[in-house]
Amino acid sequence: MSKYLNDMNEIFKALNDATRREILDLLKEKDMSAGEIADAFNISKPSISHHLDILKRADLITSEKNGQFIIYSINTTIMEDVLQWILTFKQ
Amino acid sequence: MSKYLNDMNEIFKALNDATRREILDLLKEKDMSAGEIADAFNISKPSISHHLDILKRADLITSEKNGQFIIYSINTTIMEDVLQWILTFKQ
DNA sequence: AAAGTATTTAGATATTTGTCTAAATATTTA
DNA sequence: TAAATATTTAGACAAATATCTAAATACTTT
Repeated sequence: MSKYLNDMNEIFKALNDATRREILDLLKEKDMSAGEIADAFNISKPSISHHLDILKRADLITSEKNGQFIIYSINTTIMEDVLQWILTFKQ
Repeated sequence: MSKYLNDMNEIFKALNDATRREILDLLKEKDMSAGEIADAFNISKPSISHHLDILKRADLITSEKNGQFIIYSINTTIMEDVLQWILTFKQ
């Protein structure tokens, strides 16, 4: 668990888009290359690349170069920050 | 707990603003009138009214007229939806 | 080294968003 | 009922956002 909460602005900004939330849903199942992710949407590759960049800046995903591919993975530890934020509203 | 998840688009849209999240923080402590809420920010009353409208559309707050005042309250049951959404990412 | 594949960067554009001031509506008080 | 108070609605505008096409970069294969 993170000692200091990550920038909630960046996190909520990243989550405020249905396409980006769908990307997280995909990565929840398995790591995927940028191309594989783009193939799952009717959106251009540059647009998906931009969404991936926003998710990455929020630390919601990580990327690793593997040859000519870039493999994206979900970073669930950031979800813990959102969870903690929400729990401040319980009771 | 809600049987059907509320419109996550509206919820995340509402949460994607620092002022609106601060309003929720205020209402977490106690119910407040629109004017009291506005006084807590260096933002015009119409702008705060607009933020309250967005929070209300997301069901994150409720309002009740009391004479010439409109009293706003937090609706924490919607946070349960966000909680459930986040939990889909755990493990 | 040239061609092909994977991805991002750059630049443009239409839409959405947050803010403001001015005006309208609703309630209370003198 | 007129004046004061509380809040919202309307309309304008600048900034942010999501998208696109075209071009650039990086790696692999022949």
